[in-house]
Amino acid sequence: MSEDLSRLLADKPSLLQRAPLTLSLLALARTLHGVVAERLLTLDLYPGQELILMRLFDQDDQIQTSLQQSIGLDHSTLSRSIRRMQDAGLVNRRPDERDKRAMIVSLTPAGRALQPRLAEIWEQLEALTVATLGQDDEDGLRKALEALERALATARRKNA
Amino acid sequence: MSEDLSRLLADKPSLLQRAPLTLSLLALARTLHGVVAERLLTLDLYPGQELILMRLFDQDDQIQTSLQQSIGLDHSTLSRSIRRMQDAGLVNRRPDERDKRAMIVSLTPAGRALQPRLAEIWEQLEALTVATLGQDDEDGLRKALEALERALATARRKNA
DNA sequence: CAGTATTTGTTGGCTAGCCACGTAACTCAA
DNA sequence: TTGAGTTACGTGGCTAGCCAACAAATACTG
Repeated sequence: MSEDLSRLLADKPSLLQRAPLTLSLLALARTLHGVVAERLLTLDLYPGQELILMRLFDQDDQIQTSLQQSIGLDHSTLSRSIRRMQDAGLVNRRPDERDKRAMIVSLTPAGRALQPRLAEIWEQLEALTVATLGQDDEDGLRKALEALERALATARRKNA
Repeated sequence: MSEDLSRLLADKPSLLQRAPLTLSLLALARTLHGVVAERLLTLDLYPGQELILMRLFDQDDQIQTSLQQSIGLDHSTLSRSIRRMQDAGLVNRRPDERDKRAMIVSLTPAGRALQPRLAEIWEQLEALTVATLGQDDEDGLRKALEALERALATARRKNA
């Protein structure tokens, strides 16, 4: 083994060398998260809040549980995030008349005003992705990612 | 009122559908993070700590800044994580004799004992990924992910 | 050699996200 | 109707991760 090669390999932990795809995915996930966070910060948003907003853009006046099920985060996470968004003036909350346990979340004008700016960020990210991969690979990659996501989701709570 | 909302929705279709690749990536990242976290918890580890351990498996007695640069997280994040791992008995810290600012991090026997179990988890994840995608797509997907990661990393701190 | 700049690390404060626990309200069956 | 079970939501407590501010030690420069 040449000097250069051993130095290159020494740059990566051996365990990570055995899982190149997992490594790439984790690195990509972290970088993507960073880029998204950076862009959202220009709107005074934090990662995760954009998902709530986009669900409300599609359908306003939703109950927290409805948002929780469509987004998939823990209900306690949503509870706190929505409260912070309320403090920031992006959404309102009012108790449901018919089901007094539930809280109906609705957009304020300030919250709705973020829609075009969020759309712009979202489209920039997608355009960057497509430009990087080329239009041919785009659909295939999306399907591969979705298949992998399903497989991983199935693997949760199984196998110790 | 509902008239305005209807028109808005008609003019601007769901943001969720305008960035399918970005959404797929975010969903995959979240699910993968969940699976990794679940597996690591069986070793009483939290996500991120496994990266520190794997770097130390390859080269013990590293300074925190060295770990920080190879992993890429914020130095304050590393400082706290390493302290928790020290509390858990996985690593030791001692001041560097030559540079009294620096702290040398080293594995304890308990920390080193996690190596085979971490390797098993890592290989299971990679095997699941490969099995899902089929061996044909594996290399192509890895290259696509790496290209995308580089493009996103380049895009950071650019474009407002 | 003295003063400045850089590096190393810690802590405070904010966010997300999870689990566990608790409470109020709703549902349904006996 | 009554009581058990379920559902919706909130809070406490823990983690990761970031930025900002700080202290201490080292490095550099005039």
